[in-house]
Amino acid sequence: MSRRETTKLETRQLILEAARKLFHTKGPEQCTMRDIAREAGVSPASVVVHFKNKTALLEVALYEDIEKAIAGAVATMPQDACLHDRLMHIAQCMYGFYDNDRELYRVLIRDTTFEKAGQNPYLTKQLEDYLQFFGAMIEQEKLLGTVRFDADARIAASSLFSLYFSVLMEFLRNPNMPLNMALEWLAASAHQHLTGILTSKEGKGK
Amino acid sequence: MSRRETTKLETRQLILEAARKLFHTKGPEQCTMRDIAREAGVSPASVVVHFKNKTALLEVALYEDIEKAIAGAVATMPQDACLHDRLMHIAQCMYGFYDNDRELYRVLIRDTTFEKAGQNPYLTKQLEDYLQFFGAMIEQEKLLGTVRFDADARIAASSLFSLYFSVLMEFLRNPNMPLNMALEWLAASAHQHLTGILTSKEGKGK
DNA sequence: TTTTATTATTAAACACGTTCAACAACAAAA
DNA sequence: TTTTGTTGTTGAACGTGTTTAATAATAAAA
Repeated sequence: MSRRETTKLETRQLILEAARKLFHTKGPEQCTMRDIAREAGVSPASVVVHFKNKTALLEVALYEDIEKAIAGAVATMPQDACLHDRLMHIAQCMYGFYDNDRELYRVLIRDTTFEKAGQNPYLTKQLEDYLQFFGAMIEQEKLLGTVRFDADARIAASSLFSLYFSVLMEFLRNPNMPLNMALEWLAASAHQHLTGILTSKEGKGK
Repeated sequence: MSRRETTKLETRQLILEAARKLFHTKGPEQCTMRDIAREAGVSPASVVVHFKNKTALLEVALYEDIEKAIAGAVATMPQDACLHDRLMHIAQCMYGFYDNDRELYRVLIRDTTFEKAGQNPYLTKQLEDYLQFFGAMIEQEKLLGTVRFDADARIAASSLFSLYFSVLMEFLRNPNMPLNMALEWLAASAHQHLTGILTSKEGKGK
């Protein structure tokens, strides 16, 4: 690697570290690109050269921590628990993680997941992997006989994620909402999705 | 009403009309507050005095049309159709409505629903009414015997709305996604939520 | 009527994210 | 080595949403 490339990587790292520090301490909307540049010891223009815009910087600065949180949640998942409990274990880990800095992750999610598709490559990939994992879990439950064979695992995975995501947003939007309330709400929603709400005759009829 | 109050209302209306026009023609991110002010024949500062910020102006400028779309969807809802089909009728009407200007409504929803709770009074109220309506619909189904008595109607309403909302966002984020694809996706998700995915023994066991 | 208080309006300024033209450090070619 | 090309960096500037201090028009009080 040439001298040019190494110094470029170094400044990139300087910016990333400065960004991570200020995003957490001052909040993502209170800290400016100029703040980050000053903290990193580079010019504001340099920040943009390296990260295209503030949202992209936010994404790159935070996605690794999220990835670790997911990995931790999956690693500690109780293998013998039922589908519902395993889902709730993941949710509990992730909500707990986001609870460390709700404002920060609210802004991150707002500025990424609601952009036009194609931006946010890191978080997009995370979501895809996540959904794939969920889908595989549900497929496996079919083999165990707990999930019906005619149920579409991909639809189930994306639906359960939708429920997870909606409650998460409500959780992040309301700083006073206790973590337990969010988890209970999600548990009720997920349970409903697993068991349905129609009476037997109606449910079977479809 | 004093002369002062009437002229104030007039300028407010001028701004609103200018905003509605430019939001639709130029797009919400392309048209600036200065553009709107010029179109309305007032100063940029005046726009802020009347609407606090651009997002609030966006919300006020658009929520009435959304309200009309909801009202139309509810009014044309087939009374004798099953719960699933009635939900899908509403979704079809609303997705079709948003399809008229996906970019505009994507920005609106991003800038409102992801803000801290308490902002966006208009859209918040709309959502509350919407959920109440859904909940009542589901309660009624209980009396008809199609929905189980032990199912929580409020959880069901918010869950079904979450599914509706998630698919809507994906629809608005992807300009190439056909309307039908979004509707089919939602139909599959909603059907799953109504009927569940667990096998009978598992589902009943809970 | 005259004086005082209120308020709708705005020009000018500010803060921020971002762009651009120029520079300087490095690499490649002669 | 000298010349030429490449590229990481930046100061200055731009466009935008928003704030602020001042103005002018109206209402209320004397």
